[in-house]
Amino acid sequence: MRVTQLLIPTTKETPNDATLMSHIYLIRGGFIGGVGSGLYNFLPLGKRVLDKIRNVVKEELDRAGCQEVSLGFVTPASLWQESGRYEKYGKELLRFKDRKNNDFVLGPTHEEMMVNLVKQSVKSYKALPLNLYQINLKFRDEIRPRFGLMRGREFLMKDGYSFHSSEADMKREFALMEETYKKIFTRLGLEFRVVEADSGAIGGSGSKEFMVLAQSGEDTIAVCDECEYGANIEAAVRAPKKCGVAPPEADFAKFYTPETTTIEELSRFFKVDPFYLIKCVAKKALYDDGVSKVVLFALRGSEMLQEVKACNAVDANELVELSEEELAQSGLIAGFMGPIGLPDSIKLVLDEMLRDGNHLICGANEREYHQIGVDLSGFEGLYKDIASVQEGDSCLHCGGALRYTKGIEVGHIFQLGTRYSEPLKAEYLDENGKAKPFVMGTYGIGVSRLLAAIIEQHHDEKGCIWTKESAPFALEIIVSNTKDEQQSALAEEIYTALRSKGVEVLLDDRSERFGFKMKDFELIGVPSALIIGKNIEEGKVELVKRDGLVSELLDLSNIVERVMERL
RNA sequence: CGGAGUGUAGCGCAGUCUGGUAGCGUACCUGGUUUGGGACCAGGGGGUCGAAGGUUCGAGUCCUUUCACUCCGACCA
Repeated sequence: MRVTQLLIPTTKETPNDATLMSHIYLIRGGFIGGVGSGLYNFLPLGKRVLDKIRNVVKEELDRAGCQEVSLGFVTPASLWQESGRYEKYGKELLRFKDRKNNDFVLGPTHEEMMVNLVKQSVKSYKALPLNLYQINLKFRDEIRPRFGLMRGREFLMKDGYSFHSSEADMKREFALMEETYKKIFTRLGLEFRVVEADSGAIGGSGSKEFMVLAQSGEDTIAVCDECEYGANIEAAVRAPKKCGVAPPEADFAKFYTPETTTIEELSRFFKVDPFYLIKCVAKKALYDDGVSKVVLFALRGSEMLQEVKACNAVDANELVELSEEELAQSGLIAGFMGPIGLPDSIKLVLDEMLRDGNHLICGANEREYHQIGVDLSGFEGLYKDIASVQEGDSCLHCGGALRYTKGIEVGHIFQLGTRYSEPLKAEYLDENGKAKPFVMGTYGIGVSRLLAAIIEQHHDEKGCIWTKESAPFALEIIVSNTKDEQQSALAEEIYTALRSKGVEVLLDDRSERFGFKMKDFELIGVPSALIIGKNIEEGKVELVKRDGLVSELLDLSNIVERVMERL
């Protein structure tokens, strides 16, 4: 393609709202253009990259025996009501009505649609297993869209669904998908890590995320340096924790503690390690049909509440902050809350670390008072892991130290089981003619997010550096001075020859100055540039690698072969 | 959802306090010079000033309403 014929609106100016490098370069390089909050147009260059990524995804999936389909974008709400997710999914689900006043949703993911499709066409165990996928637009009405393609509202996603007649076969496919995903991300030139994850609104168990390692990542992951363990902070576990400091021995008693409302103040007041304090966090748990419940989460003062774990512990759709009034109404006193003597209306969840804990101090549920010498041995209650893994905690598997790192979630695979097939009554007949629900798995890849992820990992201060399999073109030919007929003619000749060999070449034939064209090349990030300019006098042209900007002079004899060897 | 802010040419902004001809940079078009690191000269096109209503002889500017977008927070008890 010729630059003079392509729409590549590059700019020097950085968009005002862009903070991430991927966002800045994708817009400045003319790959994408913003249309609204979290909405982007893909321009020719962006579309080419998207297609490249899409092809890698498709090739590897097809090789693994998956089949591509394309499902309707607009989904009847009835399917979502049947699965129970119409309520559960929350505000991110865009709901609307058609002219006949029927309810619809814009699919944020397509479990319901795919189950419905398979339910209609698969009746026998003989047709199983089956792995169907699509690469299509999704819409999620994000709370706060930002970071360009990283967290848009409309995005391109590959979503796959597998159907099996047994748990074991589903697990086999799950492992196959893990391997397939690794191949995909490796081909795209990404440095990534597979981590254990929370299943969130999709449901199911045993899910894994594929994290592209980048400082700008929105997810925090805990990784072990000694072994392979890695997990999203929302799902990370650790070895049991002990405290090196001796516990404060005291008899059970109420103690006057004026103006000590924080763990820090309390620790100072009693000169006690926060490990022996009970931190209480009150939240409002939201359920279907507008039902809500006040929940008190209790954990050791040294720990932090992990909200996703907490949300799962009470099986809620969402946890929200309590307002001052709600807190007062529920009978709780900020700063002096404790698990003992709670009003009946409040649900209590205790962290596993508190089980049979002794020599503890907690709020007395009375202003200015704390309980000391609290002994929870045999204390009945709901114990769950609701604490966040912290840096320096020990790995459950090998005892090594865990540390945090940041990642961009580009893939997520789930073992669903019968989470959708049962409520949607998607069944097949087994060998004995008995109806059974499909055992399912589901697998996603954020295709448009991958564009951003690649740039986050591969850029410099001048622009994008696309990896081999994601680059919009393999080579850019830059004519230094288009008015120079010798240069232009040679460029045309090499351009045509390379194209006939199937090389994807971009020819910058604009009558701009040399510097201008170089800046655009550096911004756009095509892996190599062939510069046809002054060196032509000595029978040479210059090949520049975008990564590192190292250049090499090439002799004009057999130039096509020489260039192809170096791509 | 809470807090803060911004809407004026494709993009980035000034003008608003103190009402009186719609501006600047960049990008774009035409002509010319220039051609190995975002060049220069001359000329030119482009605006429902986010929207609606109000005050006024007169509103980008003042008042009311509304919409959109952006930033920060949502780990404290």
